[in-house]
Amino acid sequence: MKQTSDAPPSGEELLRILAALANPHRMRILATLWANGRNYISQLAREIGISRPLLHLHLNKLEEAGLVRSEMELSEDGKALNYFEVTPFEVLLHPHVIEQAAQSLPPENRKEDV
Amino acid sequence: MKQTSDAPPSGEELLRILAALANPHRMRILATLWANGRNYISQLAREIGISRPLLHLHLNKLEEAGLVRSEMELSEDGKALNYFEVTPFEVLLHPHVIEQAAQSLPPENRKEDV
DNA sequence: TTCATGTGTAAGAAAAATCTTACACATCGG
DNA sequence: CCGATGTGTAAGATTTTTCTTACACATGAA
Repeated sequence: MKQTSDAPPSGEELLRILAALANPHRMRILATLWANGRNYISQLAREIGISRPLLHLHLNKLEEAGLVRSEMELSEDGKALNYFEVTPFEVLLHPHVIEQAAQSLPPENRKEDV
Repeated sequence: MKQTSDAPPSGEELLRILAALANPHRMRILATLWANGRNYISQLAREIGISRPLLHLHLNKLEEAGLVRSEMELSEDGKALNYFEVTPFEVLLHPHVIEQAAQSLPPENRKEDV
């Protein structure tokens, strides 16, 4: 019944989450989905006021980070609509959390590695 | 005695913080400073294994986001050392926090604005 | 003076992220 | 069939971020 507190994210996971959130469009997208509930791409694009391909790209980044999830659904008139909704998340940003996450990062180019 | 819980960051603040943390080098820099305590640039560059100008650049980003602070200090032998240390921070990443932060973002290019 | 240490920053290359435009395909309804 | 709606994605321009290299300046010790 894992619910009370999420396991601390790995370095890569945390990086993906941070990069996904560190953009005004994606921030607004997530905020809109959270405030107004699930919605499909074309409609959401109109509401936010950005092009559909651009929204598509941003939603992909959010989904890869696990912050939203999508589901195909048939509308009454037979259109295939791709609905997105926020995946509830809760990540604490604290120096100690960063320290832990950094330990699982690949050992990066040291001077000796050359 | 503001200490118990920080005020929720504005959209711009949060964006700066997220962008600052969303980078493996800067994550490692912060982690090292937190684990080993304050240190000056040249020494930290050697420990982490990146060039000093590059570290300088990353430390600037971290400082602009308010995640580290710096202080000039004279060493025993008279060198001016720029010491950096982590500014303790605590930011909760949650859909509702994002929603609040997004409200203080500039109204971005709508289709109508053209 | 010269060398080793520290500081800072500017210029340009290189890489990554962002955004637009255009195309392709599907279904329903007139 | 055709137009309006939905889906996806690829190609290329543009912008931003990242990184290297090089320079300039300061101090203490040999």
